[in-house]
This record gives sequence, structure tokens and C-alpha cells, in this order.
Amino acid sequence: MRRGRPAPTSKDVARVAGVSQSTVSYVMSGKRPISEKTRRIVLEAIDQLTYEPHAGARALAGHRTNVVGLVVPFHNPEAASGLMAFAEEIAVNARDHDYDVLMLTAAEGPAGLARVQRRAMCDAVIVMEVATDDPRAAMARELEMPVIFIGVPDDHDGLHCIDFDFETGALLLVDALADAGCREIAALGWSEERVGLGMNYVPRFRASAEARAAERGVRLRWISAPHTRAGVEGFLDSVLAPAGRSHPGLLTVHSPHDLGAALQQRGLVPGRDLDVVSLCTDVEAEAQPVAPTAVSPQPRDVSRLAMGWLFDLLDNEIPAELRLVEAHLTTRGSVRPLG
Amino acid sequence: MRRGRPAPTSKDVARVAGVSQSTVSYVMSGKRPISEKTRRIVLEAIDQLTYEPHAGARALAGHRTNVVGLVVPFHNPEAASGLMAFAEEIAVNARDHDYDVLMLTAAEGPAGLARVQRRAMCDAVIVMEVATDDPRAAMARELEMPVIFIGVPDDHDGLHCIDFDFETGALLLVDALADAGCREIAALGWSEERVGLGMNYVPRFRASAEARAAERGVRLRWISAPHTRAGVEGFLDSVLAPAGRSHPGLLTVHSPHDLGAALQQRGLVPGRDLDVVSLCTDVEAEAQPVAPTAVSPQPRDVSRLAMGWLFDLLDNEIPAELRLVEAHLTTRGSVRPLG
DNA sequence: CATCTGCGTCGATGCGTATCGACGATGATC
DNA sequence: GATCATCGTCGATACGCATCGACGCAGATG
Repeated sequence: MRRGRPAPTSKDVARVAGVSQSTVSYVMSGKRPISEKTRRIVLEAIDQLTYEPHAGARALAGHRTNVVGLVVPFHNPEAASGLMAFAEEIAVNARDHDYDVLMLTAAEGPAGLARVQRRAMCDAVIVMEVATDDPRAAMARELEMPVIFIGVPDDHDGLHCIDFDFETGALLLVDALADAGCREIAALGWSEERVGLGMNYVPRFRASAEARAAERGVRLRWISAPHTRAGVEGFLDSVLAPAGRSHPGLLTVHSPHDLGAALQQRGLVPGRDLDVVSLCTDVEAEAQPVAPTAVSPQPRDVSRLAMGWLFDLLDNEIPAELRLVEAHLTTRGSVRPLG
Repeated sequence: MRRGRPAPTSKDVARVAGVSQSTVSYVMSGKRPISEKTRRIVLEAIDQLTYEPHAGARALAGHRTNVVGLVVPFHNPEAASGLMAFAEEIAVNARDHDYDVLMLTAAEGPAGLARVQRRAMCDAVIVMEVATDDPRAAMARELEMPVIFIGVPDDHDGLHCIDFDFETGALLLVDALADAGCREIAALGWSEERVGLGMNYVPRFRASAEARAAERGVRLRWISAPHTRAGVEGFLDSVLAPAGRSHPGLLTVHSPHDLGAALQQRGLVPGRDLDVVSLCTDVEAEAQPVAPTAVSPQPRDVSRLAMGWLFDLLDNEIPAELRLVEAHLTTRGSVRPLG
């Protein structure tokens, strides 16, 4: 950390290039035609001085910050790895468009959105982990800048929402087990703690799974248990108690690490002694002793699409809409082939 | 998202309050004495208009952005939960000082630091996961704004570095085992992948552990194995092969989840059949079947101290220095009491 | 009563960029 | 050869705030 010369300004560039400051500006923005010769001279001067425009001045004059706000949910070690992947994808996409990312915390609530708007700190905001009854929804409707919600509030009228297609994901998972001949499915859902946060995808996933199970004539039981070792053991006890009965299948959310261990200890191998499918990321799945056939709520896909949408919104007026990210089943052999 | 009136400016506040714009500015900054009466009138106007200063204009005129850059390392699912805790603490501390956080990715490298400096996007930067031979070190020395490194490059002359005191942590862990009467310690270190990234704490921790082991007359073996189920099994095989020998102790880094399961499967209970200590966060420790006595590389403490230091640096010229965060041993009963 | 000292406020200016209107030069058109 | 559109560039201005110098007014001092 040392004192150096002040950063070069566009005026400096203009002087070096022998043109006016406004010409430098037009070279950078391309908003007016510039002769090839002038353009080259200016670009050379920019290069030579390693000039970069002052972000504050640019925001002041141009009413654009080239920054997107990202409201990150904290206190969630369970999904931390997914969140990091999400944030990384956001950041990388932003840089590709010469945008930066301002990290905001969910702790600020709706007021945080109002703040960044009034202070003109960013051009748009992405809000992660939106709850069914999220107070930020009302605020988002009032804002003058685009807001994209990851997740779907009950009343999402007038909001730009995007989420993984948990409903189709549920269908795929139930079908995978039903196709293998399962007559009963035991499901280990999200932890109570997560459910309490009111995430919309919880009931959506569940309702969809139940509907499809009913269609297929399969009995589906949701078993409430914490994702701890003890919780998993309890889950297995209650599922496997009527042993050797009618071909049970397991459906788990987040593929708790202890489940693999608990099965192993009981000498049960998924794909041999029982069928297991999971809703979890590929990383989570591969970490299991026997990687489960699974649907992944593609965090990277969601954020990439969200960013694409966002940049579109910055330039064009697009009506509010709910977008879903396609669900795919990845077969990994934790389900017995039929017959 | 709707069109509304333009955001109020300090001039609007001045008009409402019946004072000049500069008076409004001085009320907000406190850099000149203001009578209590005027102050109240102005604050009321600010409140009434829900005025907030334009960040760009403020940065342009005041040469201060009230933003800190945070360079986040990605591609690290292993430590994702620790990183999130770290980032959260940074963000919360920043907001306490009316600062915001700009999220930068390590992918930009040293150029990223130069960029935010020249564009005047933040007043200081925190760099996470600094490697032994980090190219950002040289860049940091050239920058005119404070840079705090989390981690210690080999040549950290002229740099502000802070890190957990891994050396003392190693002493505490080795002592815990030696005090329990262990004559041999098998250590499972960081994954090869992590070591390849050149993190300074890896050799520091290891050398310190070895030195203390030698002092205590304990044999310390580092065993290289991936943190997978198979890797852990191999580790245990090579450690426990000469069964019932001379009271072996296990020292693990990051407390791989599979270790607890593998021990359980072999019918071995830490604190009864063998001694286990770990270098891992409290969250990781509590997630184990038998929570190990451990030293936690307090991510929250490190980031809190880093932010305190940073705000100090913004106001005062402080010579470069290496600061270490105190290590503590948390006893959890995975080590047999002596005798 | 004249002078001095602070305190509290105002006006003016600058920060670096984007953008608008103006204008000279160039080539096309009749 | 005169007229006209088009292209490329310039100068001036606005953006919203922080800061500096100036100034008026109070009370204190001789």
C-alpha cells in the first residue's frame, strides 16, 4: 500500500490521444460513430495509461452502476455448498457482462432492497431463497429496478420469479421407483427447520409426489425425521420394520450423508436390496457410498438462466413471469431394474 | 417494478428544511458544528423524504465508496460452509459501519485488485484463501488502498495478513493426545487437492505438530489419503493394523464424515477404544457420531478481527503486520482421561 | 463602546463521466 | 459548381455530493 499518482481520467486519455473528452467517451460506449483512425488512437491511449472509468462518476452521469445486488441467505450450513455454487455462477456471469456483484444479506429484509435503490448502488437485484410469504415481494413490486426472485412466493403476481421445477422433479423420482415395481415409497423430506422457513418448493414438491404416487397406485409415506444419524436410523426403522414386505422404495431430499452409512451398517445395498432415489445435487450424490439415482436442483442452471433474464430485463421491458428450470433424472444404479 | 418519482437529493432535503445543501451535508457527516435546532429540522426533512445519499455522487465527491471488496475463493465444496460463515460475518460487520460488500471472485486474480482500484469501486479489499506463493501479494503492495490477506504468503513483508494460529492449534491437539498417554499419533491431513493449492497453513500446522510430537517423545505419522470412504478405510487399516499396540491416537483435519461411520462399523468408539482429536469447526465436530475434542479454526473470529483491523486501517496509517487468531481446544470426550 | 473570537450557515466549486446540440468537412446529387 | 445530407468531432452542461472560503452574528474582552 503506497501513495502513487492519481488514477488517470478520461480527460487524460483525451489529452494523450489529442481528442476531446467526449470523443473518448463515445469510443468507449460506441453510441456515436467514430472513425477507425480516431478509435485506434484513443484505444492506444487508454491502453497506455491503463485507464478505467471511475465507477462513481459513471453511475452519476450515466444512471447505470454496472452492479447487480445479490441477496444471500445465511445461517444455512446444510445448503452452503449449493449456495456457493449459485453465487459463483452469478459472479462469473456478471463479469462476462462487465458487471459486478454487491453482496447483500437477507438480514436487511425488504429495507435492504429500498436502500440499494435509493442509494443507486445497483441496477438490478437477485433475491435467493424466497419464502412463500416473503415480505420482500411487496417491496419488489414498488422498486423501479428489475428484481428476480429465486423461489416463488404464493402471490407472485407482477414478480419475476425463477426456480427449479420441483414438481416435475417429484414426478420423475416417483416414477423411477414405481417403474421399478415399488408399491410403497417412504420419503424423507426437508428438515423441520427448513420447512419452518416457508420455502415454497417444499409443499410443491410434496404435493406433486403425492399426486403421482396416487396415479401410479403407490403408497407414499412422508416420514418426519431430522437429518442426523439418529434421525436417519429412526427413519429406516420405521420404513424397514415390516421387513421383506412389498418392495419398498426410499425417496430422500438432500441425501443425508448418514443414510448411506446407516444402510451400509445394516448390510443393505441400494440397487440390490432396496431402491433409493434422491433429490440432491450431483456433488451430494457422488459423495454417497452408493451414488443414488437422483434429480438435481441444478443451482448453476438456475443462476445462469436468472442472469440471462436479468440482462434482458435491463435493456427491455419484459412482463413479469414465472420461469421453471427443467428437471432431469440422472440414473446411477441405486434402483433395481425391473424383472 | 414501476416508474416513480426520481429519488430525492440533498438539495430537496435542503429545500424542505429551509437550509442550504451544504448544511445538509454537514449534518450528515458531522464535520462541522451544527446547532441542535437546525440539525433536528434537517433530520426531520431527511426522514420525511426518506432521503439517502447517492452512492456514486458521494464516491465522486468524497473519494470514499463505503464499500469493501471481498475476494472469495470458489470451487471448494469441502469448505463451503466455513466460507459462508466467513462471508456472513464480513457482511454483517460491514453493515454495522454502513459499509457494503462487493463480491469478487478469485478467478480475476491480481488484475481484479487493480481493476477495483482504478475504477474506485471500494475503499479496501479482503482476500480470502491466500496461497504461499500468491501472485496477489505483489499486486497488493502496489495498491493504494488497504488490503487484508486471510492467510500468509511466504513473503509477507509489507502485507497485512491475518490467520488462525494453526501452529498453536497443532500444539494443543498433539498435547491432548500425548497427555492421554498416546505414544503414537496417526494424522490424516488435508486432501492432496487442497495441499496442491499451496495454502500456507498446511506446512505450518504440520511442522508445528511434528515439533511438539518430538518434544513429547511421541511418534507422529502423516498418512496421505483422500477424504472419501475408501480413503478413510485405508487410513484406519494402516493405523490400526498393529492392533492393541501402544495406545494410538488419531488426529484428523476437517473431521471427514466417513471417519465416524467407519469407526462405528468397526465397533470402535472414540474416547473408549481409541483417542481422536480433530482440527475442524464446531459445526463439523457436532455432526459426528461421537463429537471429537477439537480445535476450531474460528472462521467468524478471523473475519470479525479482520474487519476491525480494516476499519482501523481506513482511518489510520498502520504498519504492515501479521496477526494470528488465538487457538482454543474444545474438549468433547473423544479422548480417554489418563489413568 | 469598539474590537475580537468562535460558532453556525451559505455560496461556489470540483469530482469524472455521459450526452446533447452544434459545426466543419466530405462526398453525393442535380 | 451550388445544395444537401451524413459523418465525425467538439464544447458545454448536468449528475449529486463534499468541501473550502466567506460571512454574519452572538457573546466576551479591553
